[in-house]
Amino acid sequence: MTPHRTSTRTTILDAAEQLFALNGHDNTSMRQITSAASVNLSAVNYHFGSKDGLVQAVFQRRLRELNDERLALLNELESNAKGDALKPSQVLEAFFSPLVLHACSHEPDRRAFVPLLERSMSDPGGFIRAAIIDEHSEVFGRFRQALLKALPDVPEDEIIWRFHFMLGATSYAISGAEALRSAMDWPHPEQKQPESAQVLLQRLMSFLLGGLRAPLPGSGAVPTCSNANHAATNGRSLS
Amino acid sequence: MTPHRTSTRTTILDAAEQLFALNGHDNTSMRQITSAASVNLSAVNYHFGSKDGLVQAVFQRRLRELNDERLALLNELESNAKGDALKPSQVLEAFFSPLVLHACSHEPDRRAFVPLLERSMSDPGGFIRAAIIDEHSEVFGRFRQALLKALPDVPEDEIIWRFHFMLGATSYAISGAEALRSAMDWPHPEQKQPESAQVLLQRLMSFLLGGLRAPLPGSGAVPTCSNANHAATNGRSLS
DNA sequence: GTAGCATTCAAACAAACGTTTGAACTAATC
DNA sequence: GATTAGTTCAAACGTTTGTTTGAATGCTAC
Repeated sequence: MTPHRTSTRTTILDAAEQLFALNGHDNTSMRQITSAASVNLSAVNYHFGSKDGLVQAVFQRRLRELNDERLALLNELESNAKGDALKPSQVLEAFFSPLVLHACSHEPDRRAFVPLLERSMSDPGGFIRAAIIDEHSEVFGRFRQALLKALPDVPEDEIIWRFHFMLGATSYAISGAEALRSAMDWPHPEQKQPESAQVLLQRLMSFLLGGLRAPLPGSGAVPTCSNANHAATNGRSLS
Repeated sequence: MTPHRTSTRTTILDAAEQLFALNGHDNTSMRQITSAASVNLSAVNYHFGSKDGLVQAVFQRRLRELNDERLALLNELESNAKGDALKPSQVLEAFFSPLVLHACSHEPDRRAFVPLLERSMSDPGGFIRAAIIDEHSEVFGRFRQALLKALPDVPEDEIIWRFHFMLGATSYAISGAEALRSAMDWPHPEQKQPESAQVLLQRLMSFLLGGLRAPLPGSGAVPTCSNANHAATNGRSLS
């Protein structure tokens, strides 16, 4: 059947993934990909139908692997708990740690993928986001249920919003090390390594947990204020 | 001097901003922009030099306005405090509320800009990110100092990281209403309006404050665990 | 060996891109 | 009214894009 097994197919996938992460998938031409992979230009259309087909294949390959890890962690947690509710920290770590650990992986291909994923989620063009959220739908449902059970006092609206906020914080945490260093001038430039996975994960987890368990907006514990004007003039507000 | 004042210039800026927000700035051709603006194709090169010049102008126009609002709010807070440290909630609100309120603005042009900004921050191509962080540098410095003063017990590293996490959460909060509704199947589809600015801002603020004031990673309050393997196999961990 | 299928390859395709050109038009200045 | 500078315009420029074509290759099976 397949003479070379799938050599050129995966070669193209690897090269495309790397270039996509570097330049974005629509600032990467097929000629760049096929040159980097040392294959013929037409190979992409032969194996993936079109460039869009290649992009989709790049995402599905890693996304399936990532979500399988998340589900495996959640399954083990729930089977160990024997019906009891999990702790919020357990649910969060099962969902977010595979992502962070991939982002800090030693294999450069895997590491390159995560920022690419985060970036493509905010692409409104749409065909790639549809594929991503389709691949995530089962995982999202499972973790949403687990969170609802872990926090029975928090209304569902709030949980879903906070889960969304956490996704954003994690996204920036991942793509953030060098971006942060250049945005504001980093006070500790002597620190060389890009934040080991462990310490970054701990930083992020304590932040996420703090946000997830924050007092509810209406509870008065947060010094909410009534600043409704978005012109900065006469901005007498902020408690 | 200027016969028509600056009609075509701002017409182009408005059309470009809208199209950039819709399709991203490199999936938008100059022919689309000039058609939408009903001006000649060459007008872009005449008024802005190049397409990159136009992109930069689109960002600078709104960014300057946004950061002026933030600085005005912070200035008033600090002058009212007369040297005392501000409350963390005050600093956060001065920084994030202008962004959220812009994103929920009734003027569609202003509202369209914020997701565009968030998306372009994660563009690695670079020339646009450089412009953005350049425009932000003063604001970042001021707010970082204010946060350091407001939270004297938290080490600087941690504050900067958490500030970064908050940026991510806010980014997702803004671009999130409809994305969230489609990603996981939203449990309350009868809610029509895209979350009024007030309630979204309150949701976000309580989350951000909870994350900002979370116990520090090393303090043991967070059930930290030692899950170092990112293969999901034998993942015995998570406390 | 030869038929048949899967894969690779060089070459060309039409379409779209950002930019440049040089002439037309407008409006104020001398 | 002629001159000048600022602005608009239609047309074309040269590249680069993703895709298609048809011949050449490699491998398996009869």
